[in-house]
Amino acid sequence: MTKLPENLTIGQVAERSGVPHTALRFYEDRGLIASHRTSGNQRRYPRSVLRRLAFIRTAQRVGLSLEDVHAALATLPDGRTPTKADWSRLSQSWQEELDARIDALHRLRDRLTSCIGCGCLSLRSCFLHNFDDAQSADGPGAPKLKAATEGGT
Amino acid sequence: MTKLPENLTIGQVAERSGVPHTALRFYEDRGLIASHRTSGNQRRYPRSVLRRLAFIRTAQRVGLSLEDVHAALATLPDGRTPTKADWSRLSQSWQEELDARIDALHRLRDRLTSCIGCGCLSLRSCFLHNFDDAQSADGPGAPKLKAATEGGT
DNA sequence: ATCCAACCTCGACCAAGGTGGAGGTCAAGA
DNA sequence: TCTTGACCTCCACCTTGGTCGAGGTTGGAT
Repeated sequence: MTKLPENLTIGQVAERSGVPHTALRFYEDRGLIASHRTSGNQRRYPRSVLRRLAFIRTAQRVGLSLEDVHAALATLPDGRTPTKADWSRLSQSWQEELDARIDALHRLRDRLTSCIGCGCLSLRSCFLHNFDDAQSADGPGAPKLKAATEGGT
Repeated sequence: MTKLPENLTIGQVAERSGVPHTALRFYEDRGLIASHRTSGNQRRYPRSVLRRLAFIRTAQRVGLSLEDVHAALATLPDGRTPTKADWSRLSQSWQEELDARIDALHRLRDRLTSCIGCGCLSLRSCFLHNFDDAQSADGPGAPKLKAATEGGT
């Protein structure tokens, strides 16, 4: 088990994180990660970049944009331990968004599931025929698709 | 309450669905929706396209690609009532994917939440410092980021 | 019959999130 | 010292999911 140096090369980071080196430079351009340079202009990363990368990739997997991630990471200090206030800021700004996404996913999944079980093939209660309320759940301000049901089932 | 004609123009569909007419043509190119044409080559849509659009937009909101949606819709018959087998196919192909996404979201949210409450600012248990297991949850075949913790907390 | 908003196609362009190659430099082992 | 793989920058290109405008046609109301 070789001891990891504090300064990782881009190749080491790529290998250990599973993130291609091209993407690492791309993230650096976008300000998501940072490196310092050797006298010969090569990038060197602190080990903590691996944590950042894990965070970035996880956030991406759940559908957040790099800009979202950037905004969140920007609220966290780079050089010091995050304070409770730092976390609170990051968490609260995402909580609502994450909850909404979880909700939307549940609704979509449950609809598919219940449709299988409901014997609704009569077209009367089948989800594709009553799908519109997925929209109206967005609030009273967006009932556009409600109109589509006027003609009846 | 004006009775909706069976054949909607692209403008009517755009207005009622909230989907821009440019996107409607785009979706048609991609095979997600279909229309027939008047003798003058203008598109006419059946009302059912509104349901399809609601489905498409909802699936997109939860992060599925248009290709995913296309694949799913392709399994549903256009002209006839979907059978239980039709639904079963669509549902089962998505169930796993949706569950995985819900899971990933839960993990991300719960991490943020617990971090706020846990007083972990010592860097010992804070999620950014133990984030790696979000990756190892992918299975035993992908422990890449585990290596990063060698240097120890 | 005429008018004009709404429609048509096609191709350029946009943003996000990258990949790949050309041409040149660095650094560590033989 | 020399070699060679890893690194550097810059730029062109890719896919997804669209938007926009030019230039031309339709169709419903007057």
